This record gives sequence, C-alpha cells and structure tokens, in this order.
Amino acid sequence: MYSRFGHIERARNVFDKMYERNDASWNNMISGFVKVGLYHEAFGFFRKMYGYGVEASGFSVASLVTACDRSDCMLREGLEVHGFVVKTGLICDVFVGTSLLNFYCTYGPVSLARKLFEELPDRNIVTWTSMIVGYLDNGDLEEAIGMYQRMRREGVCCNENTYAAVISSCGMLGDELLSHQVLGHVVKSGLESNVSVDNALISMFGAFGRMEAASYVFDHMDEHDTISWNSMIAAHAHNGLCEESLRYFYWMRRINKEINSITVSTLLTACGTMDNLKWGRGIHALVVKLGLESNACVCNTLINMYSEAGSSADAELVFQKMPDKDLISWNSMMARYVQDEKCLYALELFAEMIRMRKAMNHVTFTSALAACSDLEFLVVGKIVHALVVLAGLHDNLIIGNALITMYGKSGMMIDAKKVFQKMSNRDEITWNALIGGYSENKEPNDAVESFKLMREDGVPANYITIVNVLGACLTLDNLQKHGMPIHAYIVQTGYEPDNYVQNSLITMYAKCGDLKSSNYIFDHLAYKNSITWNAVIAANSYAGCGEEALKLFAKMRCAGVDLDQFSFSLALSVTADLAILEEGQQLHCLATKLGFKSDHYVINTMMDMYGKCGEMDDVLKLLPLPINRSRLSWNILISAFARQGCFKEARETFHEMLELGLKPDHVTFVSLLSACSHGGLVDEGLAYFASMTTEYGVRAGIEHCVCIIDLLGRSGKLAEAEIFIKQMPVPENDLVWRSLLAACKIHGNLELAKKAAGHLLELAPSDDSAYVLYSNVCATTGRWEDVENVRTQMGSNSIKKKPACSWVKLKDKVSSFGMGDQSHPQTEQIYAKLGELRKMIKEAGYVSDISYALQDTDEEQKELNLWNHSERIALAFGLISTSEGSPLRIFKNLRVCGDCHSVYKFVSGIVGRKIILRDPYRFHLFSGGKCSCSDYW
DNA sequence: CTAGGGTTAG
Repeated sequence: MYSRFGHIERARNVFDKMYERNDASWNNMISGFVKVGLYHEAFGFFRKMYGYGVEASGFSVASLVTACDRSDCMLREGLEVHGFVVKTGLICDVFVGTSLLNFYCTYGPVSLARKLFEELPDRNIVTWTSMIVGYLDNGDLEEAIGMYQRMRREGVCCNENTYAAVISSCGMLGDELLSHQVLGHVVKSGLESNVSVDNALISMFGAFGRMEAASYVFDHMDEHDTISWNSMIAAHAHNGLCEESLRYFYWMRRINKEINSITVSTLLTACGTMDNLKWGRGIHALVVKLGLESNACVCNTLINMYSEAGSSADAELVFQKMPDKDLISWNSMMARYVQDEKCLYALELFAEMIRMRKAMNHVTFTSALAACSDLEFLVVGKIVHALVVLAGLHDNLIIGNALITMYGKSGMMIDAKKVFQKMSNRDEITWNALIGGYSENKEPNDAVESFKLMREDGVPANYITIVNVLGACLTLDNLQKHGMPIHAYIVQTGYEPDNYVQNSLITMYAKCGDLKSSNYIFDHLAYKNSITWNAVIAANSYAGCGEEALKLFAKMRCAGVDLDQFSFSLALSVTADLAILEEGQQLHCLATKLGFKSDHYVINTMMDMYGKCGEMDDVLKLLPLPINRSRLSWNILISAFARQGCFKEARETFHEMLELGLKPDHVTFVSLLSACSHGGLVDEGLAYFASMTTEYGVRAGIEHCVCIIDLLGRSGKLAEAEIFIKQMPVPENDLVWRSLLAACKIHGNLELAKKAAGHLLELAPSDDSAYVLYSNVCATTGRWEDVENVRTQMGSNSIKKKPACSWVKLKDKVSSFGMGDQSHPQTEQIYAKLGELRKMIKEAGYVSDISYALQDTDEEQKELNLWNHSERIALAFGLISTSEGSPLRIFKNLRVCGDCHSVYKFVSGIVGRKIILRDPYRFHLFSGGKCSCSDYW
C-alpha cells in the first residue's frame, strides 16, 4: 500500500521489519522504487531478489525495464534485465515485451527495437503503437507509416495513441494524400473527437500550412487541454503568424488555462523570428513568475531567442544562471559564441565540457570545429579532430562536412581533401564545402575540377555549388577559362531560373571586370526579385558605378520589389563610399520606416556611412552595446576613429575589442595601422605590425605594409621605409612606391623620390601620379628644370595629370570646380567672396606658404596661383550658398594642399562654422581655427 | 499529441 502511494520510506521500514517475505513483498518494493524515481535502488533490490531465488513478477520486471528506459544511464542494466527476461520466459508477458521494446527505442538504434518486435511472442495495441512511436521519434517516418499499414493489414485495432503518432508522421512527411486516408480511418473508428487525436491533427494541418483546417479542428473540439493550445500556438508560429500565436497565448491566460514549459518554449521560438525583443523579454518575465526558469528546455529557447534577436549579453546571462544545463544548453551557447565570432569563448566552453566530463554529441563537435575555422586555431582544430576520432564520430556526415570547412578556412586544403577522401558518406554539402574551400583559397582549377567530379559522381549540384564554383572564377583569365563554360553549363542544366545562380552570375561578371554582361543579364531577366536587384546593385557598386547603383536602388523601389536588409546595406555603402551624407540620411530614414533599423548588418553600414561622412556623433548614436558588437562593428568603429584623427580612441577601441574576446582580422589591422600612421604613432604602429602575425595570427598583407611605409615616410624615417620595402614579407606593388614617393614630397627628399618614381613607373607605366608627385618634389625643392623635364616626358608618353577637382553638394545638386574655374554662373560672387576671405584671414595673421605653389614664377604670382586652387573656390562657393552657422562639406579628388589647409583653418575660425573637407586619404574637420588632424596628415 | 542545439552559401 505504502509503495503504491509513493511513501517509499515507510514501505522500506515495513519491508525491513518483516520476518518473512514472499514474492509480492519484493515485487511491490521494486515497483515502488520505480514509482518515486529511485531507479538504482529498484535495480539493487532486483539483483538481491534474484540472488535469493525469488520469482519476479511480470509487473515488477516491466516497471524495472521502464526505469532503465527513463534513466539516461542504465543501458547496461536494461540489457541485463533483457537477458533475465529471455532466460525466465517472461518475454511471453506482453507488458514486459512492450516495455523492453520501448527501452530499445530509447537507446536505439531503432533497428534493434524492430528485431525485438519481430521476435516477441505476444503483441497488443500498445506494442504496435510503441514501435510506431519509436520510428516517429527516430525521424524514420516512412517506417512508422509502414508499420501502421501492416498493423491494419493484420487486423489489429488502433487506439488514440496510434492515430496521434500516425497523424504526426503524416505532418512531418508533408504527405497530404496519406493524411486523407488516415483521416478516413480515424472517422471510421469514432476517435475523431479524442483530444490527443485532435491535437495531433492541429499540428499536422499546421505543418501543411492549412491554418483554416487547424482552426476548424480546434474550434470544434469538446474540450481543450494545454497541448491543444500549445499546438495552436506552434502551428501559427511555424507559419510565420507570430502575432496570432501571441493572441492564442493571451486568450489562454485569460481563461486561466495551465501554461507549461512547452507553451513558453513555443512562444519564445516565435518571438525570436519576430525581430522583437519586447515580447521575448515579457515572456522571460513570465517564465520567472511561473517558476519555469530552472527548466532546461525553456532556458535553451531563451538563449536562442536572445541570440536571434542579437542580444548575446542576455543569452549569456541566461546560460550562466541556469541551474541544470543539459547538452543542448552547452551546444546552444557554443553555437552563439561561434556566430558572434567569439571563437575563444566557444573553445573555452568546449574545454570546460571536457574538464567537467559532460556528455557531448556531434553537434558539440560541429560547433567546436566551426570555432577553429581559422588559421590561428589550426592546432586546436587538429586536437578537436583527434577528439572526434576518439569519440568515434569521425564517420558522421555532418562532422565530416564541418572538418572540411574547418581545414578549408584554415587554408589547409590538403587536409580537407584527406578528410573528404576518407568519408564513407558524402552529400552535396560535403562537395560544396570542398569546392568552397578551393574557391576561398584561390585555387580555381581545383574548384572547377571538383565540380566536374561532383557531377560525375551523380551528386546533384544546388545553387550553393554554383555560387561557390563561380566564386572561384573572379578574374578575367578565369572568366574565359572557367566562368563562361560554367555559365554554359548552367544554361544547359536549367539552373538559370534560380535566383541565387543569377545573383552569382551577375556578381561573377562584375568582379571579372565585365559590368556590361552583368547589366545585360539583369536587363534580360523576365523575373526579378529582391535578390536579383540586390545583385545588380552590388555589381554596379563593385565596378565603381555608385551613382548607377543608387539609381537602380530607386528603380527597385519604384518597381514595387521588397527592399530587404541587403538592399539597404548596399545602397548605404554606396553613399558611404561617395560620402554623400544627405542620401545616406534619407536611406537611414527609409530603413527606419520599413523596420530595418535594428538589423545589425544595416546598422553597421549606417555607422560606416556616418563615419565616412565625418559624422562621428551619429556613429556613436548607432553603436550597439560592446557585448553585442560583431567584428565588423568593431572594425568600422576603429576605422571611423582613425579617419577622424581620434587616434587614442582608435587604439582604445582595439584593446576593448580584444578584451571582449573578439579576434581582430586583417581589416582591423589596416584601420589600426592607418590610425597610427595618420597620428604619427611610429613606435606603436611598428609594435602592432610585429604582433599582428605572432600574437593574432593575421598574415601581413600588402595593405598593412603600405601603412607601415606611410607611417615611416610621413614621420621622416625615409631610409627606414626604404629598408622596410626590401624586407617586406609580400612582393612590392605600385602602392608601396607611391606611398614612399608621397613621403619624399612631404620631406623634400629628391634623391629617394627619383628612385621611388623609377620603381613606380616600372610597375605602373601609365600612372600619372608618379610623374605628378615627382615633379612636385622637384618643385618643392626648387628644381624647376627637372619639373620642366618631367612635364616634357609626360607629354611624350602622352600621360595626362589627373586634374584637381573639388565639389560641394547642395540638396540635390553637385557643384564642382577645377583649378581657377570660372565656368560657374555665380563666378563673380565666388571670386568676390574669395577676395574677402583673403583679406580677412591676412588680418587674422595668415601668411601664405608659397612652397606649395608648383609653378616656377615670381612670388606674387605664386601666391595668386594658390588662390586658384579648386578647394578654395569650392570653399567660397559653399560659404555663399549655405546658411550661416551650418556645417559645410567639401570634397576633393586629390590630397588637400598644405596652404589651402591653413586657409581653411583661418576661415573656420573667422566665420565660426564647422567645415568638413574630405580628400581620398582622410577627413579634415575644421572648427574654431583648428583642424582635427592636428596638422599631421 | 505540443517545445530547445548542428554542416555548405548569402
């Protein structure tokens, strides 16, 4: 009696005091222990009883097997009981047989359960249903249905549980035809009003997307239990009707229906896709109120909800506070870190799991491998690979795919290929990972060869395959050799209508320098959706046709195509590159209006746009909290600070990024090094360059080397710069020498300038900047004959100097000015203003620096020539065309002249306006007589 | 019968 009511201690007392015990005494104790969850006690009693020769009853053995089934660590015990059952003939007891079947279904493989099923001497409805449910739980839906059909053939009746399982299978299979048959059987059996059956029907219709049918079932049920409500909420959520899910939830609360962990889990999943933290946080509060915050599943969905909503900080908090973390909790948190590119954190969690001897599965290893997908972690990656082998998971398909990806991203294609060859199963993802690896590592021949083998192997290519293989063909040579034949293949095999394929074709041609073909493909497409439009906008932007790209964006809007986050990022990045603030702001407004304001990708490009337009305040307004910043956000922030001349902030930002566990990449270092170069921080710059590879595993690229040459050159260490060029880890290019030549100009080093110009002309014979810079050095040092010589040489080589040009943008009109430009309708006013400015600043103490005049004339003429510089004309025009006190933005296509820089400073002080001047190198923010660059640029 | 984690591409 005590055991049956769960008072196991009292039962044990009675049992211990008994003088004489019979079979029932033992059996009752065993089932009593199972009832209260003391599975190991139950098993201990069972062994003792066996030792005493007491006969076990079917009921107690069945409950013992159930105990082994429910406990997640009693596989061995379960097998022992099975042996006992066979020996004693208890296998004939249908309850024992069925519980054993359930045990095998849980511990899998399901084939063992099936074998037992076939051997069982006696079966009932529950046995059959258990087998069907076993298949369902294992995702083997065809077998589940097959079992059901055999059950019917053999004339076994079905109960509500059978139908529920079969209906669920139909839903997961997406087989509507079959569902009609089953529905017929259900109606015939009279179980159509059963709650479990109806609940299953709701889910099934939800899976089919037939919400009206799901609602019909729900509305016509006699009674609803919590599962009915949960099913309705889930069905709506799966069909993207999240608001509707919330409505059912509120209704459920209003009528005081019991809300359980599954209800909130389902809702939280819906909130993750709603891009709306508000609901998520509300439900989180409810979780606490209902006391569900210790439920592992609920917490896991909370982690994922916050992750999806981009709030990693909250996800982390939930994880840390969880009392009982299960495997999925660890896996979820690791996956989140990997997605945030916080690979070190992910690997730390992985290490902790090992230390704490936590159970791991293939998902754990997959995330660990993804965390190692970088050259820096190659050794760790190999260790994880070894652990995978130890765990016996090396033949797992998904793990194999992750291994190929890991080696590919570390640049180790030989290892990737080894893994590939050893795999016993391959799917299209395996091939795609391999081809993607070759493509990313710039091995187009191998990529194309693998693509060929893939087809020969009969593995169907999907759009990702095509995207990958096309991605390997992004140079003009490859376009003819590989790209175009692949295009032909695409046409032949009917991949052409696929939008992702179109996307990559448009991209491929643009990146190979053939924008015309990109536009041609786009123009001739019958069906264009957001992806296609985005692709053509990206192509034009990539090819340097920013204005065309923006026009296409406008056309896309007019065409009524949905703008997505990619459209906005693309258009915003064009406005960023052109530094056109007004258009950028308009896009910001539009993005806000259409609900893309919280998209991290859009936020990042917006920040970049404001940074490149010199609006640091707006960058900081948009900046996410540190914990939620991606590497991209950090890079943008550092480069924005660098461009504004805020070197201290740039450096601090870099260290803050490191502290938060993010890994800097080559872009981070370009920004950081250029900050050092513009700020004259020579020693620091050199130290960062040195640690870049050794500490952070970022290989030095040519762009980093150019920063260093710039850094040394600007600060006057020209000899060091020259030595650096000789010792650089990468082959030199024109940028290197141009940078050195520019430094020679600043410091008037004629001899080195000559050398640098020579190298530059070798590498870029038709480049005007070599001549111009060299002639400028000659002019600065007063070598006027040499200036003339260079001029003649340019003439005979028919090379033209890129003319200087400055422009001001007012509302929707751009006014541009060349040197001494008099073509503007307001020329008179402009020059009057110039005269006025000249007088004013002279009174304020300005003295012109005629060393910036590059023509050989007398001093007075030299000064007059300086006043013909395009940036001054643009300044005068800007001042008379905009309202007093408003900030003024001016652009120049070449580096600003030093004397003009000084004029701008004086003017900003006198007129009391902020003047922002952008040249191709950086921003100058003039205010109150000073410039943000502190005169070092 | 209802709920939670993972691989390629973007």
